[in-house]
Amino acid sequence: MSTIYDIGRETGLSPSTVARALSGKGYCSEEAKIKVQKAAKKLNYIPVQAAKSLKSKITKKVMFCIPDIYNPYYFDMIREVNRVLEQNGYYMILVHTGHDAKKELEIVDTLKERFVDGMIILSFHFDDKLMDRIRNSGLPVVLTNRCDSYADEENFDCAYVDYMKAAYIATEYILKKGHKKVGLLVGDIREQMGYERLEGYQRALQDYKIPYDEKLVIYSDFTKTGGYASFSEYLKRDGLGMTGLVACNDLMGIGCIQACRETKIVLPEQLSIVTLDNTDYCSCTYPELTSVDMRQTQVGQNAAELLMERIRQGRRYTKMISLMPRLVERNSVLQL
Amino acid sequence: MSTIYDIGRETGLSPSTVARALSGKGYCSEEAKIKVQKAAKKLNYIPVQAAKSLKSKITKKVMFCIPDIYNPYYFDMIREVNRVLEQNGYYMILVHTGHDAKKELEIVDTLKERFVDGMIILSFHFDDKLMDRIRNSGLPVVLTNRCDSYADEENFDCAYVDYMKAAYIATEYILKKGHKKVGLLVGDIREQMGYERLEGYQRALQDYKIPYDEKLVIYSDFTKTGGYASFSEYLKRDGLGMTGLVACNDLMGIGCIQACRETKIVLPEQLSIVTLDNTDYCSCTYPELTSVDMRQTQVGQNAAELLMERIRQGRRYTKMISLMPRLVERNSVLQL
DNA sequence: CTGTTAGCGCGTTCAT
DNA sequence: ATGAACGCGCTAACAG
Repeated sequence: MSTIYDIGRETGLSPSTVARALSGKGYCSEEAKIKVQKAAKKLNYIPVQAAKSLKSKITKKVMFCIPDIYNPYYFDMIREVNRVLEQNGYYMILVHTGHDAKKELEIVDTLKERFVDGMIILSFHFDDKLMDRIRNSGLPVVLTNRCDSYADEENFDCAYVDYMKAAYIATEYILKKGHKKVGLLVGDIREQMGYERLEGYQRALQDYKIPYDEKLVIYSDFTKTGGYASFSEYLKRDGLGMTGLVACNDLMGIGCIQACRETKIVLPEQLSIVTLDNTDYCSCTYPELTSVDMRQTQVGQNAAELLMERIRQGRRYTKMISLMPRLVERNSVLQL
Repeated sequence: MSTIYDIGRETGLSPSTVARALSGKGYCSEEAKIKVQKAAKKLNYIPVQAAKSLKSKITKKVMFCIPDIYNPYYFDMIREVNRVLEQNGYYMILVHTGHDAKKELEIVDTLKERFVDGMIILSFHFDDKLMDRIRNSGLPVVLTNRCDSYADEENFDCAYVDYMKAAYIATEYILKKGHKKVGLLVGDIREQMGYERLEGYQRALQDYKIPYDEKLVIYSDFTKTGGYASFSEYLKRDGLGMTGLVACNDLMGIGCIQACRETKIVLPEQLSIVTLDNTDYCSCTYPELTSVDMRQTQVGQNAAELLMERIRQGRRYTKMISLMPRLVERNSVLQL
């Protein structure tokens, strides 16, 4: 571990000349520069980040905060955020909150410690309180949720996919295939993730003049075992009662496939399924799942780019990037 | 953004008293402590990390370096490393190398910048050169590979699973089910990941007196599409020619299932499959894959704990933790 | 118990 | 072009 002082001693120059030689900023003779560079190499000099940060206020680190590290949905985003940051010479600190609103507040508050230069956060609890803390942090923050209500703010951006539209597209697709009795397998509808999807489903039914039947809406919890349990129970209680199903994420869709297999319901002949998320799991099941891609990769990329624009180019105004979900056809839907 | 100087001005105390009041270290009257705490709250004081780090040499960050962020195999490790670090008040910086040996060297070299307190690294290119750099970094490093040859070193530990044994267990299991013709679907055998698995397969055959037949060893690349392509090609060329197969990871196993489905080979009746890795994908396929759990979670946990012992408790001697893989039975193997 | 002082290592300003 | 001096914000040793 050597410092610019060591190099100074080695070359007979002052530390400040060494600093200038190394940074290339300020006056410095060619001769000195060469001497310094040689000595730096010889002493194996590497600047200590903490000292740089203390002076420059730049940490070269960004925090990426996701609700749940156990959900494969976020993997693509993680990868892509990581890729873009790396391209920009930045490191990613990954944290997760377990969907806990209190923990989100805590994490946002850590921004004040200034150990990162900004943050990308995916939360389902955006409210005045959280936004206040974000505003107060004084650092650029990118949200990967829709949050129109705060669009007048200055220090944050959004990159998100329209959940409502995704559910609409899934429902519409299955309706267009001739299905009349189409159910919904959804998680907690008190969270944005849930209620926006329910709404998309309802709107599609409405637009296609299919009456909404609340008996066809099955509540679960966005997990595989949850999906399996809820759908099994539904089958036991009400029988199949539908020819098509929109599962609000892949995991629940897979749980549903397992429930059907146990009950000898043949897919897609007796039941067509469309899921939301289009994770890699969709092409591992049988039948392979037709699914709506939520643009995780693009959300991650755009979020990271927005943040880099703020940090590196000093952009000051707010950008909201809305991305359109896209249906990927596989083999889980039957044309009636 | 306020500092201890601001608090000093507010309370009429000196910055050092403020520091002592806040840290609880050193003498400080109750009265002063209370005044300081009040002022700190009022001024919304949060210590700046860079300044702390510069002085204390502690960053509260650890780097986790994996070869490939696109392989789901690593996600359990990421989760668990993250969990343990968080428990210890540490943050995880996630980086990946794309299996590039040169990049691994670069990343190890960044340790000298002292922006983390240690590192967990999973590499398949451990050699003198890399070990030299690790040694030179002066920071604790935990390897998540077997690497006996360097066991005399001082500044690193290992937590790993025995790949050879995993392949052995998989092969043994399928042999015990009465299969005589058992193939292997493997990736690049120049890397540790490949050759150790090949070796485990061979040893099991030997122990069970089954002659090794190189025609039954199919080379691929550890991806789903690769597994699909290689196995399809094999089928076209040689026909099935086996009743059991050990796929060296889940992704290739899934590719194999798809190839069989296309060729109307019925699983597990015509072909039994055991995979290595036991990722979540195993319970999404049909039939569900019997697979060898590589203890990713435990490797992650132990690696993180080893590192924390070094960093927080100052342990100085080397520990090598070897974990045993464990077979998880599902429905992809037929008893003959 | 408190305040003064002196770094941590780097960057920047100001004389020279 | 170079060096001296100072500040970033916190910590710790020392003197009082």
